[in-house]
Amino acid sequence: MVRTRIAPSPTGEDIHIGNLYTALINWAWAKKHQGKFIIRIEDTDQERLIKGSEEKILQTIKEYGLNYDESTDIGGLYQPYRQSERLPIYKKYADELIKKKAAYFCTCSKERLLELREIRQKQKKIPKYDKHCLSRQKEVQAEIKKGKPFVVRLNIPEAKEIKFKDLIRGEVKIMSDNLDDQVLIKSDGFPTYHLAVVVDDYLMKISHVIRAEEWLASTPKHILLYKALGWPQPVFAHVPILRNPDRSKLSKRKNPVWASWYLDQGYLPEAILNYLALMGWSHPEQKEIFSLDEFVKVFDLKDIKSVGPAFDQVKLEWMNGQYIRQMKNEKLKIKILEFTENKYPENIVGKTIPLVKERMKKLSDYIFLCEFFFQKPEKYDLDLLSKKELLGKMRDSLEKVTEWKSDKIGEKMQELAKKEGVKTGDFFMTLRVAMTGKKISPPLNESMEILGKEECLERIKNLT
RNA sequence: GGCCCCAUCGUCUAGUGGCCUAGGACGGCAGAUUCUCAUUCUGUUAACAGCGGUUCAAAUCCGCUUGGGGUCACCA
Repeated sequence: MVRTRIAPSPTGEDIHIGNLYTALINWAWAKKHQGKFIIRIEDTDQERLIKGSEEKILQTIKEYGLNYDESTDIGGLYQPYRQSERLPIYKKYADELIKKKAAYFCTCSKERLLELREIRQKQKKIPKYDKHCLSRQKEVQAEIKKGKPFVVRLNIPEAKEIKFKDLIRGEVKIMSDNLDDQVLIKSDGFPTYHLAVVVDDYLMKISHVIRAEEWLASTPKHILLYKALGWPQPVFAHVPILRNPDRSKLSKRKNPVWASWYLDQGYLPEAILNYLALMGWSHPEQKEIFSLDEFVKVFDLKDIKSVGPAFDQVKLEWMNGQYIRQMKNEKLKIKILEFTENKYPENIVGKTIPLVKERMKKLSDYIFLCEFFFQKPEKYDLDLLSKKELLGKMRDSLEKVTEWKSDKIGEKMQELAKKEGVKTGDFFMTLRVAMTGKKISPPLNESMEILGKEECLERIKNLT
């Protein structure tokens, strides 16, 4: 049974788009194998906790349509799924590790640790703990009994080669001497990520640990833990980290990173997911646009490349435009209504869709393009004062249009332009700005038809 | 800096020793369509980081160099 998971920390205002990418891969892999996709909340850092973060993360994941099978809000066989509620479990395994001498107590002060690090750095050595407390465990335990704060550290063996297989990167090797005696239980009694992740992945029967490359370096520590506890290892797959255009790790300083931001901008979840799927992976038939179902079918973890791809918003926009154009008008109408929070009347929105569908890249473009349908222009892109005379003639002409249809309006206006000897381009630009306020608009005649004769005449009258 | 990962057009990528005078997509540029803006269509631009090997043959395999990234917390 394939069981995958993502383990977000509720320390941000929402799920990071990079985590959403990892979520997509995890989700797809589970779906592909009729497995389960789990969300576990890793809230072991009590200091950085942000209220409401967990709810927002789950909500966003749902909005993207990545349905999960087990989590804090829906429960599951292996609950609780919030690490802060699993403290006794971690304690139990920490004790076991200590008994097996794979871990030990440490009462070193922060000051000593800091000092140690500085010295090591000056010596150009790896700034790692010197195992000071390991040889004095009796003493340490006595100190603890007296109430001295303590942590539990992983006892990393010396000069041992640690190997593991990564589905995306192949075999990864590292010498244990490069590893620090990682803290497993903090002085506040909470586990660190390293302990919690191993314990939970094992207990929750996670078959594939698919996570970002930033975890690659700490995987050997996790391997050590699996071995010390006598547990079978899951399959590891470290997906690339999404990058800023300057190739650094995708960060909010240089790019919008919250997954809901893209939704708020009017990007469609399917389009974003489709774009994300193309990060480090390509469709076997070189297709660019494909459904989630199709992705699940043809996707394979081992085909993911290990290079960190740059997140390109321009291509995302293009893709979103493609999705909008492929969408049925009725569906697009609903999306726009939702996006604009039902501010605009449904029947008019419905009529405008054929006019703007090919002009939109994001749902938010609708507002820019169509606002004039719902309210009179307040300012004009062009100086219309000098055009009063022409506008007056347009008004008279339009008044004579008996059947208010786009083609009739067009004919009448063409006729007038010719009669007045005004270049059609200039002529219609004047009319366009008079009607919409803007130099850029949907097709004019059709727009005027939707606006209605009365409204059009009124708008033009105000200018003459 | 140590360790680990990586390296094809500006960007996302195809390519798994001969099909590669390196293909596609986005972007850019030029043109066609057009009353604006878009859409659509056509054309065009642009890359195997460098140097050594291995081989009859290398973008593809190996080594070194260079470059990029990640990681070195009682954060995840």
